[in-house]
Amino acid sequence: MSSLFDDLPLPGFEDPAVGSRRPAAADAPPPFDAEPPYEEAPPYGGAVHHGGAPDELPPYEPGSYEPSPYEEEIPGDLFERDYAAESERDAWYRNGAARTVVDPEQLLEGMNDPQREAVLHHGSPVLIVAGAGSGKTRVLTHRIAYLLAARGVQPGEILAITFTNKAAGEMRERVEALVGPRARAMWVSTFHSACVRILRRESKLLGFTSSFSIYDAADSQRLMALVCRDLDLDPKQFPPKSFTAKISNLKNELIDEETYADQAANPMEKKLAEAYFLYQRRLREANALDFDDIIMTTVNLLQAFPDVAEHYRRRFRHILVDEYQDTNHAQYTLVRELSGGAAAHAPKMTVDGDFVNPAEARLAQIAPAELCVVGDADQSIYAFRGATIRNILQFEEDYPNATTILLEQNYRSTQTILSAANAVIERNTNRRKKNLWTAGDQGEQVVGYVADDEHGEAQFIAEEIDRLTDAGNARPGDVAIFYRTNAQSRVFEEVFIRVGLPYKVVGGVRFYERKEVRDILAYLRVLSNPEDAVPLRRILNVPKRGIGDRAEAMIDALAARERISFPQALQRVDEAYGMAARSANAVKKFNALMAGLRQVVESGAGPAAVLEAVLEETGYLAELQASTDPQDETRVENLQELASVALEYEKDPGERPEGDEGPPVGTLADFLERVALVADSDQIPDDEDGSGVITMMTLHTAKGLEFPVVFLTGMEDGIFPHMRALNQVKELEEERRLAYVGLTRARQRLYLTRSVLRSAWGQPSYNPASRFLEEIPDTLVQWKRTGAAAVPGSRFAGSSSGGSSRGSSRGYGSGSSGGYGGGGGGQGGGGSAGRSSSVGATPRAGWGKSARTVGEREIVALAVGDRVTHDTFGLGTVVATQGVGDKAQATVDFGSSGRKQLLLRYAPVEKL
DNA sequence: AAATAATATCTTTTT
DNA sequence: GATATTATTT
Repeated sequence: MSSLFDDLPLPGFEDPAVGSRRPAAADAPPPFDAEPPYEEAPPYGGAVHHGGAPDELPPYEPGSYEPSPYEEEIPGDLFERDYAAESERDAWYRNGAARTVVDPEQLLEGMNDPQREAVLHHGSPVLIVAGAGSGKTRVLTHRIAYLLAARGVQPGEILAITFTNKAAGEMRERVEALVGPRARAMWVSTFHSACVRILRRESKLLGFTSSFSIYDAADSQRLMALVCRDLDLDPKQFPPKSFTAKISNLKNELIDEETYADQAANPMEKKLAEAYFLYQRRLREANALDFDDIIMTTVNLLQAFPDVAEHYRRRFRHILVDEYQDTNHAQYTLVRELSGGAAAHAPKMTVDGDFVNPAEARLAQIAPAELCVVGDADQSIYAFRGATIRNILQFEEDYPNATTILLEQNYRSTQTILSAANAVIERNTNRRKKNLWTAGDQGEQVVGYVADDEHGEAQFIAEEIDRLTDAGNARPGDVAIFYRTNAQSRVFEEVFIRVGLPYKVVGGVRFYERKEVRDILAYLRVLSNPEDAVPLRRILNVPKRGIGDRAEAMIDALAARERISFPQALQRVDEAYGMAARSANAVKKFNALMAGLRQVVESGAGPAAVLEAVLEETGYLAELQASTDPQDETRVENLQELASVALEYEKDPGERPEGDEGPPVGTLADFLERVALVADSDQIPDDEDGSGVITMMTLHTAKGLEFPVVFLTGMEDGIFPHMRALNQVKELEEERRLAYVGLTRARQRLYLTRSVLRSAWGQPSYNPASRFLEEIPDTLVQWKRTGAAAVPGSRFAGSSSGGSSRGSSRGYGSGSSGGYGGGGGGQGGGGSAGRSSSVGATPRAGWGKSARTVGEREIVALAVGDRVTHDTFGLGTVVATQGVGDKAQATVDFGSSGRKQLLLRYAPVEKL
């Protein structure tokens, strides 16, 4: 197709004519610009309206969808749709006894005028500009409820797009509470989930022969590393990571690999184009899509196949998009394609005024869906992943008939907090002014605090929370701590564990990113999709079974020689040249193992049963259990957790929340899909029972949430705003919006803290106050401790720095020795973190290394129950001892750092 | 080939 | 200071 790549050294692609056992071109996915095969398609039975009111259209009839000709050509559908069952289910939702009668007036109770307008407004595109805390969620849910209850809209006609799965679940629940269970027939989901649903349904059009896998960022990078290796790219000159990032941007701009190949100009871009091309090819071979493909491919699908577009255009008569300011170009286009009616989107016409494509003519006759987007340009914080603020700023130009509704009354925060937030955001240029106001009272002053170091900052916050809870002013669940980067959470954890405050960190090291979890999921993914090379390579030698780098390279060579994929080459080990018999046998054993597991899957076992089989048959679990490495105990626990997730799913796979597209509920593929699409913000603790726990998260995760008490920490130039943003105006403005988001999360109390000294990646550094602090009027802030006393002169930078910080660390330490036992006991599993010595250890770190290389350390005698301190792991308790003399070992429980087996001759431990 | 030691790179933010 | 990759040893 593209001559540019014909002479690339691509394994399996150099010479399609000779000896190829690769599937013939007929099996290849049809290109998106393929001649549409549906020109002769009969006209729709129903009435077609020229720009009539949307309500005049016949309602979507489930099952009325005509499969495209492509679908019939390709046999062997794994996921045949059961249209009869679908109709039945939809009918139940429509006519079911559970239908709740709603009084429309009731929906509007207690709303101000703009809010009412936002709920009621009928017809043309609506842009709701919703300031922070203006009751946006309520307006959205009530608008949907109003559509269903008062305007005769069918739930199946509604598509509501939210930012996270969590938000989608909440919206669904709230609408259901208002209008009853028939609300469940709506699609409420994220962009990604909605697109996956569409793609699943049309997957054969795209050339997928089975269920496709979803690659997350880590998978993409792994694949790109392989691609760059195959292209012989020097990783120094062409880092795979930057390639992945650039390709992600291209996909967000809807630039596919061929388009980009045409525009690539300089050598760097040419290399990128090659990599992009091969990367996409490999994804296709693996039956996989990466995160950005999900959106881009859906857009391509809708544009290339007007009858598919027509189907969804007829189905979704009401489209609502939340957080519109964070949509990227691909998402913008998707909304445009689904809804129709954008100004820039007239179909191609001939000079005579005819439609170039008859299918598009039909499409053009369908009245645009009623589109309602909600957002706040001041809260746009995802430019780094392609979001363009342009989308919301220029909505009125994109959709000429648009009505804009401003929600400016704030129901969340005190006037003081609002004033502070307004003062900060006003520094941004190019923004449409909003007048956010509240009828509430002034509230307390914002509290400022300057700590000596990050431990002091955490200590202050811990004490302050204690004070608030003791005084009955707040419960732990009312409190949130925000920071700019995930790494900043560590100090808070340490201090809170010691003090015994209950907390939960949202985000950070995620469950599904742990090694062992990914390993096992890789097995499941390969079982679900045998052609998926990335997870296959991951597990090939995990647990170790004697298939090393050499063996893998030979399989690679075989794949290149025979022009087959890596998974296929693996099946044909015998043909690999120069493979040692031992390695070949190991591979065969692996193949047999996977074949056996595949039988388990084919016998109809659910995800939990398959997972159990994987854990047992592979010996993965056995290896971990037999291991002497104490970290492996935590791994086993994580796998148990994964197993229980699977079991829970198997017991109650639930119903597919957003309509019913996708692989059958309860299957391995469905399970994997859910795992792939879950987000961190889906784990924010619900504060329903008891007093809850303190929530800690990054500012980004905080979007859309609110808390009575908020601590905004690390308010330092270089931390927040982040160092990389300091020099660029645009980035700085985004940081400022992030600050605005953080400030406006608070309802009653807001704390701003910073630290004079902060250890960043080992080295301590002094950061000046954040510029955002200076932007808040002095009168609004009451400083409990200022930097003046703590600001270091030049004297501070010298030797006194070590002394000073060591001193403060000792202060915490002495507090900890008392608090440790109580904290550990009271908190079941909280254990110690005891990295309290880390500040003290910072100056020591440099010494420590040389001291350790000298290495003549006296062997400490330890007994079970002894308490010890370790340079890295902190406080711990001896659980067991083994060996004597040089070989003496001890197993020590370091609480949150896990259990470690220490060789006492080398381990930097001291008995307490 | 596997276990161990040494080193590089890293840190924004995430669906 | 932690993790992933790479070099070294067994």
